[in-house]
Amino acid sequence: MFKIGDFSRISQVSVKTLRYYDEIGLLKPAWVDRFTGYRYYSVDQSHRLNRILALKDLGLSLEQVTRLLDDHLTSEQIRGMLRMKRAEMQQRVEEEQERLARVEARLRQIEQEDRMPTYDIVLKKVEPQTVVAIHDVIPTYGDQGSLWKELSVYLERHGAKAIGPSLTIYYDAEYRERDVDVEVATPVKELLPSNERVTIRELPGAELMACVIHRGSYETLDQAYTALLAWIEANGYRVTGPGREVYLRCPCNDYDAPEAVGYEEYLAHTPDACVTEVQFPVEKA
Amino acid sequence: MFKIGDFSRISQVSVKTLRYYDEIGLLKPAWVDRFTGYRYYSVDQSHRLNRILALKDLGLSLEQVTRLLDDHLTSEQIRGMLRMKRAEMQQRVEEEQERLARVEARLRQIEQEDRMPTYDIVLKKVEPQTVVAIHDVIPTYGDQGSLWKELSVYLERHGAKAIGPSLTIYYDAEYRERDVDVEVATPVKELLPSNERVTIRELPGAELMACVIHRGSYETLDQAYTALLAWIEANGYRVTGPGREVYLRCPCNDYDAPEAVGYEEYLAHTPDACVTEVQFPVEKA
DNA sequence: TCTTGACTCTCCCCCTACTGGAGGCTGTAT
DNA sequence: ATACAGCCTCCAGTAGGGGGAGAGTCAAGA
Repeated sequence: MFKIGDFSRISQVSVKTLRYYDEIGLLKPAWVDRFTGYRYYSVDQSHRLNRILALKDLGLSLEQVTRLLDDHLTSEQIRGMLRMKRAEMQQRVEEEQERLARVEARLRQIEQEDRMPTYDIVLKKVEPQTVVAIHDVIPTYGDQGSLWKELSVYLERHGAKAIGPSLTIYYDAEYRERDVDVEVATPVKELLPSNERVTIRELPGAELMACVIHRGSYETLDQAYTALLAWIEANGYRVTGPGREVYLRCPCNDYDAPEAVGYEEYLAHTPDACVTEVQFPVEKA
Repeated sequence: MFKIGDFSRISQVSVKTLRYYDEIGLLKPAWVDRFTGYRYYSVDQSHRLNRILALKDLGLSLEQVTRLLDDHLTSEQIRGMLRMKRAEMQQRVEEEQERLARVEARLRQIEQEDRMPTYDIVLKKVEPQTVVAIHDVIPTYGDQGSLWKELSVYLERHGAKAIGPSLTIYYDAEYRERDVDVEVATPVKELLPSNERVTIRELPGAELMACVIHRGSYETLDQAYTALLAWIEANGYRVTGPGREVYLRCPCNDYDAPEAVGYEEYLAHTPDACVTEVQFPVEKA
């Protein structure tokens, strides 16, 4: 019989850990003094402890180890557990490697530019949303104004309100100077009637959307596109659908106009009038 | 200005998380209503939030992200952080891959034997310890008795006591039937005088010791050796020194003889008289 | 027998990066 | 006016222990 300290030295497991394993019922001491509470361990228990450490080292949680040791699982069940664990671990290894690749890409980028990059790309999931939209081919990129005008007239006539930031979807596979195929859209709550110009529909979401936020004039929005597409390329993704521009703040829409107290002081030190998010749905290449 | 729920939808970050980031000072709302406590976020903050998500995705902790964003680090410091992170992650990937390999080895083993294996091998670190020892070449493996006798006579003469389980070290590079080169040793607290037979010395520790516990007669100890060496081979390690047998419980030594109450009842259902741990120092091959 | 110093006990808080829930305001739409 | 969604704070919990306080125990030396 060993006192906890001796058993700890023999088994190379900390006293704290042994007490914790006692507490969760994973390894009860062979005998506990009723009066002093002292734990006494037998050498036989180092066998169980070794098994515990070996299983833990395979990446199983202590609860799984407990079940494995105490529930007399069939070897088939054990195989199942280990196979699941293996699948999990393979995935984790892959994820870690991707993350590592991203760190390295970032590091290279910093070493080239000698500063933190201007754009931060993130992947997120985007939910589907109900929008009113006008889909049209317009002469140039800058001619969206009339479409927005049409849309706001429609909204006003139906007494509907935007429930989120408006956005534009670009359907052209590549950049075009002329005859741009665009859809302007504003999220609304309920379904309104369509007409020949304005459609109401559910804008599909995307499991993986690569996003970047651009602050400032639309003149320089191409930099955001460049950075975003470079990131997608560099990190092994592929664009799977039309890109979007989400107008988080724009001088020409009033979604962001608040009645909240303190807004003036906030505006006083806000730097850029326009904040736009560029999005592309992607998948692993 | 967005209320927390709207900002959450825009940025795809949960309300709980936003409140948490506020609490730890990572992302304070642009403005908080003094009377209602409502948080209001500006679109500009989605820029900072994006940066937070991007850095977090690189594997940095929130504290590191905070420092990176707020402490105006030089690009050299940032490079340093990322390089450290990269090294960490490379190591983690390697560890995960090794763990995965161990899971697969275990799985193969189970599928062959159709049951949990008998032996559990663990790696641990062993500290150096002070021992009294007799090093000699004996006719056969079974002739250690006289050495142990000598050692116990010596201990008794000097009034010294074992402070841990005794052990034998085998110096032969390969298994030999005859003329076995062994050292028997017992850990003691203080330094005693050496003589021509008995040496006092510090037994070196090992950073990595592959260990297995054998219960039962010494007749079947070879199975433990077989399992241990097979594991070392299968998991890509290499033996770097002499093996040891640690006698955790042995009918012929009295280290384990306790005066603790309840020992009789414990002995009544203890199965094996002998518990031995076989150890080999190893390193990554 | 007394003392001393090393162990041991329980109990509580701490870590990460959040999640969930209770109970109570607030804001908006009908 | 009322319903209901949204917001607030506070508390508890996660896995696997680590650190420490305060109090009780054990064994050896004087």
